[in-house]
Amino acid sequence: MATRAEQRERTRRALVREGRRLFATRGYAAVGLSEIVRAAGVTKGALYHHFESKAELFGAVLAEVQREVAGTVAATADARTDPWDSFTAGCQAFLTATTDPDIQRIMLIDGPAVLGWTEWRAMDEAGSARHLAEALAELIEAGLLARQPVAPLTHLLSGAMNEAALWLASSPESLDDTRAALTRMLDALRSGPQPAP
Amino acid sequence: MATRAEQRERTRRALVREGRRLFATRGYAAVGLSEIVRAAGVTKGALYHHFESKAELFGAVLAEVQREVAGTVAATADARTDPWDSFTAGCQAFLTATTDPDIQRIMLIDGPAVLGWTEWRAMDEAGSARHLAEALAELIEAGLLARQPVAPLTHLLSGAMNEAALWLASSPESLDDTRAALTRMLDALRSGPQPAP
DNA sequence: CCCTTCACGTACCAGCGGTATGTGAAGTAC
DNA sequence: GTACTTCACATACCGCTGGTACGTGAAGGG
Repeated sequence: MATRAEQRERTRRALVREGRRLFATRGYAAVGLSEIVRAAGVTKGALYHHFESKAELFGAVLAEVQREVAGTVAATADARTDPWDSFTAGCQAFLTATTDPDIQRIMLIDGPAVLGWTEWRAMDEAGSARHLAEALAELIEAGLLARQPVAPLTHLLSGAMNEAALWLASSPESLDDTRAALTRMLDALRSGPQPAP
Repeated sequence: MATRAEQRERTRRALVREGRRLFATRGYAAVGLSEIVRAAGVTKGALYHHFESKAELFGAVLAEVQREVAGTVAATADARTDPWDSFTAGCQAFLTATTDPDIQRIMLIDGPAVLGWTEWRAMDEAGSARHLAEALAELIEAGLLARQPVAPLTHLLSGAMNEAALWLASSPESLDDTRAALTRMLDALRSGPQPAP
C-alpha cells in the first residue's frame, strides 16, 4: 500500500494534527491519549512508537505552532524595508497571530506548565523570540535604540506582547487600544533621529 | 482537645501549607493528593471536606501567594511619597518578589494552566495587578503619563514584568541589567515635566 | 525464499483524582 | 446529665489515565 517511510510520516502527522486540535480546544490535561489515537485512527501502540510520552507529543505540537507564528512574523517584518517599520510591524503581527485562542492555549497557557519554563523558553527562542532579539540588536546597531544588553529588553517586550494577546482573547473590543498602547511603548523606547510624524 | 472551628482552621492551614510546599517544588501535575495529605497528617477525606477538588486546593494556595506578593508591592510603593518614585519602586519590588522560583511555579507557570487564564487573571486582578492599574490611573491623572486607556498598558507592563522575572530565575546574573531595562522602559513612557536627572 | 526490521496493535497494570459511606467527638436542647 | 444532632474527618472503593510488555504481520534486504 505504501513504503514504510511514507506510512510512518502519515501516522505521525495524523497524531500531531489531532493532538493539536484537541489540545487547542480543551487543554492538555483535559484530553486523554485514548481520544487522540481514536481521532487519528490508530492505537496507543502507534503513539508510543513515535513519541516517548504525552508531553513529547505536546512538544511536537508546540514546535509546529511556533514555526507557524515565527513564519508569519518573519514574513511581515521582511516585507518592510525601513528597520523601525519592520520591527513594529513584526510586533503587531505577533500580537495578531497570538490572539487566536487555539494558539494561546498551546503556546502560552499549557506550554510552560507541560514542558517546564526552561524547555518552553528554548522553543520560544527557536521561534519568534529569536526574530525579536535579532531585530532589537539591529536597531541598537542602527542607533534607533539606546545601546543596552539585548536579552532583558527581549524578555520584557516578549512578555508584554504575550500577556496583551492573552488579554485580548477575552476583551477583543480593546484590540485597537492595545495596538496603540504597544506602538506608544515601542516608540517611547526609540532614540536617535526621529522621522517627522 | 480543641473547639471545632480551631481544629478546622488548623487542618485547612496544614493542607494549604503542605500543598504550597509541594506544588512549589515539583509542580501541580507531579504531586499527588496522597502525598499532600500524608505530609499534612490527614487523609483524603479531610482534603475533600475542605476543598471540592485538587484544583481548588491549588486555588487557595495561589490566593495566599498573591496576597503576599501584593502586600510586599503595596508596602514598598506606599513607603514613597513621590507618585512616580512610588510607581517604579512598586514595579521593582514586584520583580524582586516574583523572582523566587517557588512563587513563579505557582503564580506564573501552573496558575494559568490549572485554573484557566480567565480565573487566573481574576485572581491576579485581585492582587498586585490591581495596584498596578490604580498606580497607572493616578499617574495619568497627575499628567505623568500620556492620557490613555489604563487596561492595555496594565497588561503590557504586567506581562513584561512576569516574563522578566521568569527569565531572571534562570539568569540571575542579569538582575541588574533587567532592572535597568525596566527602569528605562518605564521612564520612556513618562511624559510631562521631567525632574532634573 | 528466508530472515530481519519495523510500524504498529493488543492486553494489561499501577496509580491517580474523586466519591460514598462509616464514625466518634463536639455542640445543643431539655 | 442525657438524648439527639452536627460536623470534621477516616475508610474503602471506583473508573480512568498514562505508560509498558509483548505479540504480529507486512516491508525491506540478501
